[in-house]
Order: sequence, then C-alpha cells, then structure tokens
Amino acid sequence: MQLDEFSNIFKSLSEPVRLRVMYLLLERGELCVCDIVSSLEVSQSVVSRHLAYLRNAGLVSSRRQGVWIYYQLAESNDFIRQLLALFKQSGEDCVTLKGDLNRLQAEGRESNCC
Amino acid sequence: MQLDEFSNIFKSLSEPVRLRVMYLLLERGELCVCDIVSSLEVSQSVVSRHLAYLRNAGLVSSRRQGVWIYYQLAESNDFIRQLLALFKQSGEDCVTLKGDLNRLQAEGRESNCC
DNA sequence: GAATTATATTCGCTTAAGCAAATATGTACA
DNA sequence: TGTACATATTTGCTTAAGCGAATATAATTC
Repeated sequence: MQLDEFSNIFKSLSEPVRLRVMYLLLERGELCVCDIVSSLEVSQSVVSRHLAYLRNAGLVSSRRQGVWIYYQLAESNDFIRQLLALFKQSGEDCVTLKGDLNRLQAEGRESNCC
Repeated sequence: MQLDEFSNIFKSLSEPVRLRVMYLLLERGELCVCDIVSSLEVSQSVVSRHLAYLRNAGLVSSRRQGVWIYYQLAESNDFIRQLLALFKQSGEDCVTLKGDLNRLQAEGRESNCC
C-alpha cells in the first residue's frame, strides 16, 4: 500500500454518515439502500452520495436485484480488513452506531420495502 | 468511543503529510520539528500546522527543551493504539514512508540542528 | 539588549467536500 | 405505453481545509 491509498481509506472513514454505513454493513453483511436510509434517518440523496463515495473508494460493492440495489463490503486487502475489524469491535460502545443497528432490526420486522 | 471521535481520528490520518509525521514518530519515538521538516522535505510552516492539528486531535504531544520542541505520540486508548500499530506494520511497504525514514537516518549522522 | 535560531501563527487565497432540492435513470407492473 | 417506485446524479450554495508568504513568539548567545 502506498501513501495515497492509506490517506484515501482514512478519508473515506472520516465522515460520520459513511462510518455509520460501514458499521451497518460490517454487522449485517448486505443491505439495500432503503434499509440504510431509514436506519440512519438521513435523506436518500445523502445516503446515495456517500454510498457512491465508498464504492469509488473500493470499500463497498453493489448488486442490483430488481428495483433494489444491495450494498456489501468489498473484498479488500489485509490492512483494510484488519482496520474494519478493529472498527467493528470498537464500535460496540458507540451510542449512535448501536442506535442505527437497533432501528434496522426494528424495521426489519415490519419492512415496507425490499 | 463515540462517532465523532472515530471520524476525527480518521480525518486526522487522512492527510498525507500527517500520515508521514505519524509514521516517523511511530518508528522513532521522539523527534524535533527540524528533523521532521528536513526528513519530509516540506516547508516548516506546513509541518508546523500539521503538528498543531495532530496535537489538537490528541494524537501527539510535545515538550520544549531549550529552543527545540520535541514531538512524540500521545498516550491513547486501545482503538488508537491498535490502529497505529496496524498502520506502522502496513507502512513497511510504502515507498514514501520508507524514504522519509531513510532521510531521517541519513541526516541524523550529520545533523545541523538539535 | 540586539541578533540569531527554532517554531508557531496569521493572512489571503484556492480547492474539496458537504448539504438540500430538484431532476434523471432504470426496473416493474398494469 | 404509462405510471410508480428505488436509486443515482446534477445544480447551486456554503463551509472546511489546504498552501505559501509573511509575521510573531520564545529561547540562546554575544
């Protein structure tokens, strides 16, 4: 890994909404945009732009299934994997991240999309 | 750790000059500003501003000794320690980071400051 | 206390990155 | 074909963050 790669990864993770998205994907594996939107309680266009950012950065990948687009963590090198594992573990104590996860699970039961 | 703390740490590490400074400190423990300046080959004011940024972020601390100000890594929590350890390890393969370190060692022998 | 050196900070400027609102694209289904 | 829905992208704007050049501060030495 070269210097720009390190800084790009850290920059990708320096934005709160992107961190929240990454945490959900770390915990849940694969999610469609509408689930992320309602879990984070952030506007659709904001979520979409940050997903595009993460995709360009190579941190997530997406697949289309009908109308829905599912995002998941991209395959990545040792550094990124370990970094994300560390973040996942340390995120346990984070109120916001846990809240997102709870909202996701709550809405999963009575989902109106996907 | 809460969400802002995560994002602030990542933002601090998202800038190439700051990453280079952090790597030198990880490898060498304690350095004065003039050593960092000549090792990175970046202007004094740029280095100084990034050091201030890192200090505000709580990632480094400094002590004065006469005219010189020495910087070192600050004490920090598990997340930061592990993150930096991972970065240090992965930085082994980075041309720029290794170059900085080499220049630091070379100039150490015939140092004109500190 | 004046000159020198190391470091920090300010000023003026430019570029990147964020948001909200609006619009476009692509799929499904009648 | 047309309407509806999920998602992406564009536009216009504002704010944050970077830089170089210049200036300020603080310690040292003469």
